[in-house]
Amino acid sequence: MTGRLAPRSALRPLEVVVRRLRAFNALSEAEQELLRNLADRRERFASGEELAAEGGPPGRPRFILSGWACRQRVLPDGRRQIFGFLLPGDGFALNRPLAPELTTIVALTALETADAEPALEAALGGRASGLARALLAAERAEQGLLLDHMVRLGRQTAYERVAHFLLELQHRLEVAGLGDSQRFPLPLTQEILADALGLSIVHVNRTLQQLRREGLIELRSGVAILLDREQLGKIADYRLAPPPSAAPSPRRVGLDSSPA
Amino acid sequence: MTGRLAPRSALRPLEVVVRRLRAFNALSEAEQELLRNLADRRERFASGEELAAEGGPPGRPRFILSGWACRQRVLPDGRRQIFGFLLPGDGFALNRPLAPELTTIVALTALETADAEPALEAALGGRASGLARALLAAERAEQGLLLDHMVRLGRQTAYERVAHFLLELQHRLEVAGLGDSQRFPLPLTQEILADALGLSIVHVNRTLQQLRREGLIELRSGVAILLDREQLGKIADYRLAPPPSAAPSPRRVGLDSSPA
DNA sequence: CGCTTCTTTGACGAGCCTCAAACTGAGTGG
DNA sequence: CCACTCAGTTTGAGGCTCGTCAAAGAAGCG
Repeated sequence: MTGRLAPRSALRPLEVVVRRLRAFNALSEAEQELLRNLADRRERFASGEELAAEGGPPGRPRFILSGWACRQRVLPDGRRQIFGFLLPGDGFALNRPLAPELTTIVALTALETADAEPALEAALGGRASGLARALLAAERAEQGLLLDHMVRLGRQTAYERVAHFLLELQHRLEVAGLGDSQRFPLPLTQEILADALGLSIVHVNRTLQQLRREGLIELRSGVAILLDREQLGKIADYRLAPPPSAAPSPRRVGLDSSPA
Repeated sequence: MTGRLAPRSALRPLEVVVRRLRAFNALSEAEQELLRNLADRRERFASGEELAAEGGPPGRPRFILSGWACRQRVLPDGRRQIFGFLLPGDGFALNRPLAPELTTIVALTALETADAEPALEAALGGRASGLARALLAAERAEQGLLLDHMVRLGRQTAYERVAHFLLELQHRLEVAGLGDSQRFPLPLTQEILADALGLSIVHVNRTLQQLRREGLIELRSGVAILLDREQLGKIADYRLAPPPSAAPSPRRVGLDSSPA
């Protein structure tokens, strides 16, 4: 049964969360225990179910223990834009929004979540500063992902977009302890990829085939393999953390008209 | 002399900020006065100057009093993606980030700013709950703009993108008290529009011409006029975000405040 | 198995990009 | 006051990327 990718230990459902948050900031034993105890308040969702509705009331804060979800918006004519994916270990609705949700959240697979309320309580109450920092860093990272996604949509070709996106998923999943430096689960249809990357299904398919043909990736039955991360990184200009600084931009910027 | 658009009252440099924040949440007289007193600590930037560098240290929190700026990222080959624009009345670096900046911020025109530190101090210290709510709502609105922009880039045609973007600017500027229901200042070159909308300069030009030809907009010397907002709205599926009216009781500020 | 969902392939067209050059307008300096 | 320059806008021609339409394979699933 380990022929597949690393099985989530059903015995330690919150290990993914712990692992991911520890990657952002060190957690004390007590904080880790606090997280593990969230196992009491679990909840399941079916694929396709909405975890939150855009414009609707703020959802409960949760961590995802298994399964994938996405944030999205749908235009009246049916066009859909997916803003990003929620993977095991990720949380959502963690910032206690007082206002309506900004995006719809939909389960893309069967999903298991845990109530994050106690963890938030502790973090905000000052009783778990390491956890608080980890959550802040995670939220910040999520914002970074949104910006990366925007660059893909606005300024990268289909080929670059797909490469960049796969590298991003690989990294996120490895941090969470799912998948390794090459292989990771990818339970997304090409339609979903298309709606995330701003492409048509057909073109996603052709782009994937090109990457396969060139020996850069493999894709079968829900598992992706990056055969040449180096090369993929070059193609997509993929960088983990924004480079320290000092990249002189070759392009002139700004104009000299008077202020508005 | 008022042949141009509404002149910023140089006598009340912070009025734009007050006006914009009041649109998000009511402000007490004391809170408004607090904002107006920020006029002491002003600073000027030249067009093209960087107000913050991606990956660099967190910038000081500021409000923009006049002029436009943008958040952007530049790829190694020179391609640029503009994430959004900062208009008079807007603030930036307000969330006291402990981590490096996520985007570069560049002045697109000559710019005047005010130090927002005292206002943040008061808001976070619980001495100005109305202001705190306004700032939160403003931050949330900014996130909404980012998502709107993403939909434009991923799932709208050039024609729709331009229409949607112009409507968004019109709305933001009217709220801030600049421009009216039709006219507003637009100190952007077509190159900047292109880099924001994920298009080429040439195509932006052609798209603008089409909108002009159809009698929907007018553009001359830094001023935009929306001749038919209704029609533009249909084209772009433009919808205003629901007003932040129903802001519930005073509550913790969430994860935005720094950990103990 | 028979159905549905997903993937793959081909043919064709459209949207948008690139290259190139002409045009406009606002400085700038002789 | 008139070149002259330079940034920005506009226009044309041609081509590549990507979308649409259509239909034929795979692949999961009851």
